[in-house]
Amino acid sequence: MGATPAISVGISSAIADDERAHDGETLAASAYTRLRQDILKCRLMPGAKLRLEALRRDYSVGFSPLREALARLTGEGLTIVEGQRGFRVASVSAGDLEDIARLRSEIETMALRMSIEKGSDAWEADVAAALHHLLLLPHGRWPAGSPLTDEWSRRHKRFHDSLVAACGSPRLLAIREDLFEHSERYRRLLIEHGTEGRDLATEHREIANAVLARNAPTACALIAGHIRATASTMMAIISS
Amino acid sequence: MGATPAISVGISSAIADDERAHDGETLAASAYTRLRQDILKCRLMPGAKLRLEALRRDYSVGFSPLREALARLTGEGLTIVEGQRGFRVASVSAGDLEDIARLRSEIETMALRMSIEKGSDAWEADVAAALHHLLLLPHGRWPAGSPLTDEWSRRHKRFHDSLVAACGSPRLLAIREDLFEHSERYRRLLIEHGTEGRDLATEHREIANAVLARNAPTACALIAGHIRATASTMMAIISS
DNA sequence: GGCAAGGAAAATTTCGAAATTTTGTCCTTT
DNA sequence: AAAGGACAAAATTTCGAAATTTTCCTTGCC
Repeated sequence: MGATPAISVGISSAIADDERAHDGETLAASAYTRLRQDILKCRLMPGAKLRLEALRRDYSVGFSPLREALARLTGEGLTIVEGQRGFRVASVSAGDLEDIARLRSEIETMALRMSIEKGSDAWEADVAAALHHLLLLPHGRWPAGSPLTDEWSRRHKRFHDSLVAACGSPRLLAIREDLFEHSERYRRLLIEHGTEGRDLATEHREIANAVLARNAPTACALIAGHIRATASTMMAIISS
Repeated sequence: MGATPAISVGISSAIADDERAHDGETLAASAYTRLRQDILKCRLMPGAKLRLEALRRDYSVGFSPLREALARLTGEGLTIVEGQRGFRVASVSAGDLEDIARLRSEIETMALRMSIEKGSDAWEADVAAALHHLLLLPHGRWPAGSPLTDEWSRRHKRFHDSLVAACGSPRLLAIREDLFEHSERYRRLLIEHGTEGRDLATEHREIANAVLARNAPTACALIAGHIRATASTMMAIISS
């Protein structure tokens, strides 16, 4: 993926102290949240060396809370600590993307199977509601920065989260969320992922139908295909 | 599991600075490693409030590197940060143990299936070697602190690691390792887990045989049972 | 030209005091 | 008795200078 780019900081990292939650949140925690977002949204580029002096200025925080925030992100795999040489944003690779995609497919189907097995009526109602909510906003090719992009992503995520919400395994959901976010980092890195040739509404509708019919094998096959199609698009971009 | 116990620090946390690696390792990283071990070995008890002044003394490190180490452990789920109130060791619960055990079973069989599918001759040789090595040291009820306990555990882990080594998914192996360590924390918390009524050597031999025969369904069933039996023992202890 | 050594500048890490927050105790009010 | 307020002590978090390490540049040697 070419040379390590210089650190690039977006405007969200310059948010004033005023926006810090007033419920005991520390400067370190606040910086952590902001840094995390900037990494996940690729405003801090993969592989980039994190210059502490620059970050201290940009995030309006001292060295100690800054290091603390970065250390916490190291524990999450989003930064890499290089002893005596500071921190670096975790890098990306085609191999990792492939690993994530395959693993997401497995984890998602595992969680889905468990959910179908354990889900109550209320869970079904929630899935139906999330599908309905999603379909009310047809996927479109919106201009970069459009609020509709974020809104669609929110509804999309809500839909997928609802499918597995009844799996009964908090740890599995945490693993799933982690993989999702790392996958999103790739998607954002590769700009807008194309959905040409895909009928997303139909894909989502068919997934929901299989789930609500409690047909685990079909639902799992459909969700795995859904994930694979997205990853294929990204892999194609990386290869070119 | 009763009231939150007071912080208890074992001798390993008082290791002198001399033992810090001389390859650029920071004080923060050194403290992280030691703290991590102490949490995983339950020398720092689950749920315990981590008193920074005491830790600073016990681990011979200042507040900044100490907080940094603790933050990193927060990112790994081993500590919980409580805004303006410091850190706490992550707690344990019967529900979490159950979640981990079930998830470990699923993850292990997934990794095993992939390994069986992808494993080379060299991988098979490694599995055979690990089994042989393990069986050369029959499991016994050794006195606490006996080096044989650690040696057996090392060989045991080596055996299980070898089974899944060819799965080809670094992220899956990381998730698996994480779950294993969290599970080990429970095991250590519950003192020596009993293996009465179990013929561990036979269990290990049968698992290896199925794996080397490339019989994924059988191998997965056996490994899942192996994990379930261990978890059942722990669940029984928690219930009593 | 390539490599090694030395020194200055830049960057990173740590320290410990100051600033801030939380906790605990005592007293008053309802 | 329970709740609230005030205040001191204890604990936590942060700051920024000092200490330490790394990086970069220059010089000299082969």
